[in-house]
Amino acid sequence: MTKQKLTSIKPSGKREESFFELVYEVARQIPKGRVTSYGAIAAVLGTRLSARMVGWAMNGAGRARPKVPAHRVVNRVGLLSGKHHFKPTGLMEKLLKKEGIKVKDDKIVNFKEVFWDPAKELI
DNA sequence: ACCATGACTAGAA
DNA sequence: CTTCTAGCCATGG
Repeated sequence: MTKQKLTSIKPSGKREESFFELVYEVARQIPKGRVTSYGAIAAVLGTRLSARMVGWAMNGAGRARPKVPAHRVVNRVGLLSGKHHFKPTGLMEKLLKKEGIKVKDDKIVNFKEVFWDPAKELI
């Protein structure tokens, strides 16, 4: 973006029930102290291989209302791949630790234990 | 319409 | 174990 587009808050600028809203809705269901992966969310939406779009959708999570716990979404190995996209760098890790999730070297230690699969838990 | 990019993932070498 | 390749599809130039 060469200049800021105040007119379009959303990535597409279209309706709110777009692909992004679906991602936000699933992300909002993540229980406190749990995390999930982009691929897991994508799988629930029907396209497991479109995990990239989930990440891209998270790009707009900051301006989504109500708030979306994007910090609870990491990649498949529990690495905080999106930590650099948070306002204060390190906020993501800080929030996770605050919820009882152990993070070491930008990676979730007990990832398997805190992993939350929306396809099985949400239903 | 075409091309490049991206907070990803699975499989192959 | 690491590194590479291909697939995915919305968005922007």
